[in-house]
Amino acid sequence: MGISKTDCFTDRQNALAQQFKALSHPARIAIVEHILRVNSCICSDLVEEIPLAQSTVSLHLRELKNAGIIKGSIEGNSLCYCLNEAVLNELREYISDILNKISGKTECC
Amino acid sequence: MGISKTDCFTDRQNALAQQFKALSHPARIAIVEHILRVNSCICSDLVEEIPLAQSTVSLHLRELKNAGIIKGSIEGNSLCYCLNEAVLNELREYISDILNKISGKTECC
DNA sequence: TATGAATATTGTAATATTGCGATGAAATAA
DNA sequence: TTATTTCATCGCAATATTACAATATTCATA
Repeated sequence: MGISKTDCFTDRQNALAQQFKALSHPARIAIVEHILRVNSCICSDLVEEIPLAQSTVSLHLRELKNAGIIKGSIEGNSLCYCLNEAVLNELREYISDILNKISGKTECC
Repeated sequence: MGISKTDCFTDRQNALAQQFKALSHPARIAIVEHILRVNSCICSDLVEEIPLAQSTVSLHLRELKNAGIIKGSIEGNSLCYCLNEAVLNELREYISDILNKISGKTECC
């Protein structure tokens, strides 16, 4: 059906899925890495960096922002995007927790 | 087009995107959490745990396995799935690296 | 060998995603 | 005021994802 049965899962599971989904496209990985690299977060030189149409880049940015991976603030005429430390930290903690729980156990596969 | 222009990005970016994509659905988050919880990785009581059809669960398991998030080994008649520490570790490191790089910098948004 | 249990695969349908070009909107500069 | 720049949104087309039921496969066991 192409529609996820989100009501079958917890809010937390749905939120995590959405955050990981934001990182599930190479263009969005590239955007994150570019923001990281340029330090200054004056954006959309992104459009020149990434070989996609401006409208497509804009869409990817929106998805990243919806998921909370990046934040954006208006900077006169342009928009300033930067990474959201808090959300990235949550994701790291989530994966860390999983790793901590399995680290003691014997591998079975 | 619905098709990602993967050739525009590095292999690493594409691989990371695929791994995050494996975690980008609440059912797959739920599967990972269930495997984590039951410790023993004798699976597909998963089908009873997760309110989706057996074929759908099977498909999600395949995606997780393709991305390397879980490993599966044949255990007589049934299949034993468990989490793949190595790949989860890579993902944690990737996010950690990002966080390390931004931790010193001044927030701009 | 035949049956059953556990998965995987296939076919089909609905919906989502990806991408582009064109168009809007909003602030700045000329 | 009139460009120009910067971004968002809309409409469209192509492809991918999600889901289920039905069927196939694979192995163990009766």
